[in-house]
Amino acid sequence: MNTILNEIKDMYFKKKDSIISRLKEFSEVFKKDDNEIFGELAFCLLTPQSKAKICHKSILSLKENGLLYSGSSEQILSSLIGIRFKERKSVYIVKARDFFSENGEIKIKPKFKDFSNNYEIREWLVKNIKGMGYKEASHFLRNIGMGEDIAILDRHILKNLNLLNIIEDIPKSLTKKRYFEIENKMRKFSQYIKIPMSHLDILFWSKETGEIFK
DNA sequence: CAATGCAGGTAAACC
DNA sequence: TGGTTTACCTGCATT
Repeated sequence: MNTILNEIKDMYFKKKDSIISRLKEFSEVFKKDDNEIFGELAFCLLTPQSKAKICHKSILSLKENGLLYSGSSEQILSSLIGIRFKERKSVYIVKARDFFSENGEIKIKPKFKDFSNNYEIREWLVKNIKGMGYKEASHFLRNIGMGEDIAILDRHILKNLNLLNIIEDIPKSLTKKRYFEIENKMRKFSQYIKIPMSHLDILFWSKETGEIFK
């Protein structure tokens, strides 16, 4: 009857191993130092409406030339080639760096201890990091291995949730309220189909793009 | 080849 | 007060 559902299950069966290994790579990131964690956060600040690979390259060069950790927004801007809204984003990166900095050092992981779960951390990020909404905060947490039971509601995911009739239509924009409504629906589906949320995310993403990146 | 439309969203303005 | 619209800006595919 529900052919799309069977298609998803079949695809999951085939890709499960690679999904698990990709998630393991993400969890390895959490063991890295706070400078590397900040690199992931900066990456997520760049990605809206921009290509992930280009953003990844920009972060790499910003790490190499050190500007990620000490550059002004103007200097960072010069490394953001091919990124949409780069003028704003260069400012967002510097603001985020200032927010996490203590005595000239970036501290991120130690601050996670103030919270009891990743939902609280996400709220804290959305509230304090300019340029970071629920989607990108979730993306960041997933990329450092803390994406358990949270949804990264981007267009690909929304499209698939819509195909599966989990949501009636694809919203033009996501308010906080709507984000939670859809995330809850996705969670229920995840429990019903017995595929973890984090696996579903990567599955839908690879289904749409043909690859597993980040 | 020029014009057009639209993207892995978010902040701020606007009722 | 809170949901909705608009500005941000540009590469790239489509026509």
